[in-house]
Amino acid sequence: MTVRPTDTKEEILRLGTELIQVYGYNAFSYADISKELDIKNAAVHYHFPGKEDLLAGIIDQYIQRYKELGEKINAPGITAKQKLDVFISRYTDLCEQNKICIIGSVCSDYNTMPESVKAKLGELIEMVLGMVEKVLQQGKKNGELDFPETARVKSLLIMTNLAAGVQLARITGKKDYMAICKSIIDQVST
Amino acid sequence: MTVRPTDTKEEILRLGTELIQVYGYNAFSYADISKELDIKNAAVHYHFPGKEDLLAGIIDQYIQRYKELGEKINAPGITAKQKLDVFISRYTDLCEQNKICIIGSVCSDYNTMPESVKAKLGELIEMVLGMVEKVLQQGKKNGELDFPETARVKSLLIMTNLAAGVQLARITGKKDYMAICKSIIDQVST
DNA sequence: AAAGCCACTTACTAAGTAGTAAGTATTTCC
DNA sequence: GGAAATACTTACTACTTAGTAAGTGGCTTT
Repeated sequence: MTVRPTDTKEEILRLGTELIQVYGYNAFSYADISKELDIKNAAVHYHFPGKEDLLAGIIDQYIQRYKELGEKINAPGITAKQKLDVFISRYTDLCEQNKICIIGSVCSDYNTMPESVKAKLGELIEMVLGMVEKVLQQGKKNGELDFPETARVKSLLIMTNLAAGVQLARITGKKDYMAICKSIIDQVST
Repeated sequence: MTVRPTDTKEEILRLGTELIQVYGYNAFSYADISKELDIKNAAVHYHFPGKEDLLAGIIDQYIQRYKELGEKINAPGITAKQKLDVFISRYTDLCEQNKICIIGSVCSDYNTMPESVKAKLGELIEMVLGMVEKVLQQGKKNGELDFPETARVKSLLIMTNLAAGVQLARITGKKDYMAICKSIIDQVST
């Protein structure tokens, strides 16, 4: 009804995600967020008492988005190859913005994190791997895709190619990343 | 001749490397190093004036070690497959110690680093990729290995599998990493 | 219209951060 | 034996960090 005012909490989540993808979890502070959003750091603490709570919120949001993506690609008329493209394009988007996958970013700091966050990260990864696995399985079954590995292992191979691919792209440039993407497609093509 | 006293500088480099691999670059401080080595933080600053200098030193040491590895595996009588195993076992060692590859670790914080360090990282990566590429090329030439991609692209695929593989292993366990390693070998086997 | 909640701000603290200037003990060189 | 270099320690500073307690203004509910 009324024009919704800027949702501060949403903005914090959005900016926090970006900061993790661009600079890393332990490289940004609440001050970075409050300055950018022109609020006081106490306002950030109001929504997320500790930095761990913010990280948990960010991961939760990610899980939510992947759930939505999962429903979206379950729509009829989408080929397995197209579904795979959707996943790849998510990483390509990151690459284009000089960002890296949040899982890979947070992984460096994994051992500085509380168990609750570690568990959430595990949940997120299993979900993503599970979705890719399902797509690969379907594609293999209907003859659209082919590969010698099991769908689970192939999903591990593809996801590690993509995750480390965007990391590598920061240093050696996008060309290497693009070559990786092409190979991923080629490897599963019939 | 005389018993060499503990080389403080070497110890700092060793511990710094470990801290990056275990906790990440932006997650450790000079205090962590000085406490562990039972010296004062000023002693760390004496050897490495700034944290960037320490990181540069660590990467330099890594480059040096890979150069040595390069000479070692150029010895006669070593098959391409064995050479590839040497690379893989380096990552398997990391995985066993719950560490991650220094390149992957530093990559999250890449955008917080000075150009000098970025350049060194690029040098390190090109070197490692170049070595793997050479091994693959040789193996393909003498019929020991086979793969559809170019040696360069295959080295990208293998290195991203390994780098992100050890990251993943932190969260989902070593089983996934082992499956990745097995697939890497299978994919290039004739 | 009073009471209460929400989303903040004001104002602060304790601890940790990288970094430095000056001093000291020990060895090395001439 | 004196000078200089090496490898530190002592003692500190300026700054940033996450985090908090108390207050405020506006909106809603009763």
